Amino acid sequence: MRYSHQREAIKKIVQGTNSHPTADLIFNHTKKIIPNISLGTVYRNLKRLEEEGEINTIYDGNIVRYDWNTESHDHLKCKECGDFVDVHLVHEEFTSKVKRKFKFDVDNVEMTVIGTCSKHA
Amino acid sequence: MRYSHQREAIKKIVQGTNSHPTADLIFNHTKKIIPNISLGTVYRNLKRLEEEGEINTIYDGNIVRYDWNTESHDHLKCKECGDFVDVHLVHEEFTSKVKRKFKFDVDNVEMTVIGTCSKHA
DNA sequence: ATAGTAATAGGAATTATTACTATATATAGA
DNA sequence: TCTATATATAGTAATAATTCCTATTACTAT
Repeated sequence: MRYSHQREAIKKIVQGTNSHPTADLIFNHTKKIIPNISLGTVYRNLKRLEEEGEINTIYDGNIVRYDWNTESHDHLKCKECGDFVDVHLVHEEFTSKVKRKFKFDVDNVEMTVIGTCSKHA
Repeated sequence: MRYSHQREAIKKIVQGTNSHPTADLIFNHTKKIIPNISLGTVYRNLKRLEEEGEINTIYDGNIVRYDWNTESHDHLKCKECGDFVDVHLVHEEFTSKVKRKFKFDVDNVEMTVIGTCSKHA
């Protein structure tokens, strides 16, 4: 893959936040560095960065977000404040249990726990 | 909520299949019964049926699907054949563990396990 | 049967994403 | 360093999913 200024900027933005940005948000941030960047370039590069394993795509309901964290992990989503945070909940024993019980070979688990975080006790 | 022929038809279609249909698919099926039904009507009623607790909305990646099963449950998605099946994996002890560990009050857990089902051994 | 309210049809508007194409640029080799 | 060429980009058009708008239709209580 050929180097591109645009892809480097996009990568840095995703890797520099915990905010799980959307493509549109990444586009707006990248524009501050490369004002005439095109939205298509953002989408194309997000896809390629994901393919290269540099970033991760996550689904918050039907909203697509991007995450620097490429390790398998889960999310807690607070419906009060919208907070969407990374946690590690699904462990090895879970995937082996699924394999045993359903003869299902697990590649990946996508889990979002929706509820109320400690800020709203 | 006032009775409507259209909503009844939509409800029956969702409740009569295990295929986790999309809005578009439900629209096409409903058209066979009510040829001049409008897509907006399908979306509006799917949302209301969900609010009434008659059906469930599920997210398969960024694809929105509808499910007759309103009990809390999870999904196994086979990347070979596209099969998307209901399973019960997340139990009470899991939500209480999340509450204890993160002081996070769980309403709902959305989990999709992606992998290969037993048909492709 | 009629009035009043709620729901629908049909299409326009919106949002997210992908496709297309002419131009620009990274990079391998002379 | 310069050049050729393949690849990436900008800008725009196209597509897909969903929501919004409004005139019309249809329940339902009187």
